[in-house]
Amino acid sequence: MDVNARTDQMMARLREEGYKITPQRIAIVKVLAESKGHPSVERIYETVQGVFPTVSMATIYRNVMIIKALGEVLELGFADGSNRYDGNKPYPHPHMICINCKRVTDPEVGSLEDMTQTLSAETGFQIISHRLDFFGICRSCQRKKANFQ
Amino acid sequence: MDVNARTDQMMARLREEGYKITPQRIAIVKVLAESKGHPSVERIYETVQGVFPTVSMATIYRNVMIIKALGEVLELGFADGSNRYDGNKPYPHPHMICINCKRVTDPEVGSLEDMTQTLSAETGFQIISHRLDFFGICRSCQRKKANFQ
DNA sequence: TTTTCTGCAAATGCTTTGCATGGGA
DNA sequence: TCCCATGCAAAGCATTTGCAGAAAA
Repeated sequence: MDVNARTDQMMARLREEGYKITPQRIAIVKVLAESKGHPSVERIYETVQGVFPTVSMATIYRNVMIIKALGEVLELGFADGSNRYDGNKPYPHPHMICINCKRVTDPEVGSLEDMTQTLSAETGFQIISHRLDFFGICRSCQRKKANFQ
Repeated sequence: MDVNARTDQMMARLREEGYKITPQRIAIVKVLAESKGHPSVERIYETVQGVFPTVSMATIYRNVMIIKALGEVLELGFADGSNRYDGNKPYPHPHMICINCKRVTDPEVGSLEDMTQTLSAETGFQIISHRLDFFGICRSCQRKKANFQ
């Protein structure tokens, strides 16, 4: 989905829910609406800081939490606290994570519907959501490594 | 794999690597060798405490880290800090996680080899590992919920 | 005897919260 | 004008680290 359209969509949702439209909030939503980067809180902070130098981490955390509670952003939580966010495709989908540069990309793959169906039928587990991550070395990092050898 | 056999295997590995065999360490390994529960650090602590009342969290954390570094335990990290550990099957495999009781079980499913192959071929990403979690409500919790309605 | 390990307590570092001020509606 | 939102600073909290004594080899 187009970034601007997605931004408008998220802003409309916030307005609907009674949240006020502040410049900081708009800036945060804009960063989240771009899925490509799968930004971290730190990254969102740095980007917003470029426009509002006095913005605080608290504001970033509070807004990301609000938007997440509305289901408008997908949180990819990691145990080391390096969470990443996707506001462009806020529904479960596979990710490829480079363990070297930490880049997160969305591969083009079929969904896991077959496996989900099978699991539900066999175990009686009512599946609500899933998460599938592939860890490895991205093309770019493979090239860089080759240059050192 | 049998729990005792797996315990011996892990202990042997620790000995090989030059680690000393302490009673606390043995107790921790025993808890990890049982995959069924996918225990948390807290759970390991409580269990070991049953035998060594003065054991400290620091000892649990240090030992789990050592065993993890040896690749003898799979860490299922969660952003909220509620990490779970599997020392019986310390390699990537799908998990089913009940969002109600937090129970973690291993479903019987085929691996993701096909998808992994396809992704590697299409994107050039060198896949080293993966993680697949299904979130939902387990049978037991579905029954309990039914009782309240 | 030497070296590692443990338990305690303090430090760390990210995230959350309280509060007074500022800014939307 | 009325609240909600922000920024700052302090509080929280799970995890990690430093250190001295205890235990393994």
